[in-house]
Amino acid sequence: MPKNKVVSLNKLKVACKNCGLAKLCLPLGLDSGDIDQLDAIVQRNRPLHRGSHIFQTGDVFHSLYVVKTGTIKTYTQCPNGSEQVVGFHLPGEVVGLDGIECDKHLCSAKALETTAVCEVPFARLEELTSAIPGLQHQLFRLMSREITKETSLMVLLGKSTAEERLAAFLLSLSVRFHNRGFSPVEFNLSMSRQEIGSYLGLALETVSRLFTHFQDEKTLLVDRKHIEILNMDQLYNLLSNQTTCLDRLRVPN
Amino acid sequence: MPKNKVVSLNKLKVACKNCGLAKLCLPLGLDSGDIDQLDAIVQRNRPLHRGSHIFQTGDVFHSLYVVKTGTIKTYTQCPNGSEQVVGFHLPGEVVGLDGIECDKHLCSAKALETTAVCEVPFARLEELTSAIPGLQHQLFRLMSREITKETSLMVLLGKSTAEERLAAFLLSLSVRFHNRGFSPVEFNLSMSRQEIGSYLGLALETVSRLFTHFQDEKTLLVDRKHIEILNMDQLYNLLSNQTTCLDRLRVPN
DNA sequence: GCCGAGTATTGATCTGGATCAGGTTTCGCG
DNA sequence: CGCGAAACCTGATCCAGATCAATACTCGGC
Repeated sequence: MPKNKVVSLNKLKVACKNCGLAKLCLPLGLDSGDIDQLDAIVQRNRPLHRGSHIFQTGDVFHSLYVVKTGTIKTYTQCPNGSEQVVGFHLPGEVVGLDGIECDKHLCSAKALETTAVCEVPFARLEELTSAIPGLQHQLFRLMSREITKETSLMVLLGKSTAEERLAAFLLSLSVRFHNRGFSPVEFNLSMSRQEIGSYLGLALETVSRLFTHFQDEKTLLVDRKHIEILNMDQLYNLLSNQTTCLDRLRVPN
Repeated sequence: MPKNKVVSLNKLKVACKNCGLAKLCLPLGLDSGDIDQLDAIVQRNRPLHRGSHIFQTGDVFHSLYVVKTGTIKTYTQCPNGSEQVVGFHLPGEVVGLDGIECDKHLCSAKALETTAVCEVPFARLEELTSAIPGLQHQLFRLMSREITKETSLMVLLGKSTAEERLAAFLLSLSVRFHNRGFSPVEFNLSMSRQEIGSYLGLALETVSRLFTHFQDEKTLLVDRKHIEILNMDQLYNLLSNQTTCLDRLRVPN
């Protein structure tokens, strides 16, 4: 269906000011003129196929990337070959912040499905952030958010049971889908059980068993990668004696 | 000894350009004039006593804090009362970056010993970073470093054994002390076994047993809070099948 | 439409580290 | 200096989740 293709390509080229993700992204809080300036430095390349990389460990850092559609997984490689997932990035989320410190990427980023990203050359972004205080502030905010997100995950990995980890993971996805205009109770996982396990510090068998368990309890309806949350409160209850991150996980009504 | 007190107070008031920590801190890469501008907004208050807070969860965010001497612990409180340590901050390290995102601190920061900090009001810092590109870049770098540090810890908490975690913790301290001009093989821990355990996702009993174990193996010499590393290679070997963070843990010779 | 490799489920067993429990050392403080 | 509360160490037990193993499903490619 070539017509379909053209439509989706046009969507990819949408300017920041017309982009539905703008309120989650760098333009948040900017006026129209400032957004145009930002827009001028953003590069919108063709979508990545499933499995292809944005960058790999050791690559020279020169840009940040914002997911536009699809999902990006970031991961590191252990000397013994096994990989460790360090993040899943949904539309509107920034990838590549790890590279700023030493001008080299310290992890790899690959597409879990067909994925479009906006590339933001960092040197040019820094010029703009100097000139546009609101943009600078927003970038600081995004980086701060990254820090707090990772802190929450650290706490989760340090203290929680397998059940709590998976509940937190599903709620995090639910909230993020909701913020992006999708259903918070029904969605598709773009990652494998293996990858979820790696991210949560669990064996893939444990993840699989937990899905079965949640299904038995009527908390979830699981059909392979398709998830339906039947009992949201049940998931929240599992996190009720968890740390502060909870408020940020709650779907606003 | 009042004379001693005066001397140490004077030390605390040292300007950024005369501060031994400048190369680890915000002034890195700035010229003398720029440092003076930064210096002008830094507030140097009296040292904190052991146990007193810089800020607590929920406090309004208005400043970043750089540790000058001593140690700061950041932590969150679980609903059930138990606390979870999320970081230990040595001289030259920044505390409070978590607060930028929502103008509120999401964790608490308390002194583990008598500790001096430089307070940097964030609104004024943002004005300066707009005007001084090098300062802006350095702040981005510090935030990026915070992100990669937390990523490493996540990987550690997700995948490693208790022995590997403690080895990584000790090596991290060793490198950081070394970078600050102290011995990388002999130092005092300012935190309790309990706090180390909380940070590493282990029970305090496990931490205690591991210290004994490392001592039996002649890897460490432990006398309460005093640690001497007898066999550095042994510690590195424990992390040899760990992810990339290793190079950043290695003490340069 | 079928084949084969990846992916997921389910069961059986094993173990690292949590938890519980006791005793000892350290240290702040009156 | 001595008292009490922390902090620490050590031993015994237990269990959540890893690991091993076997089977079932799915889906992309020819």
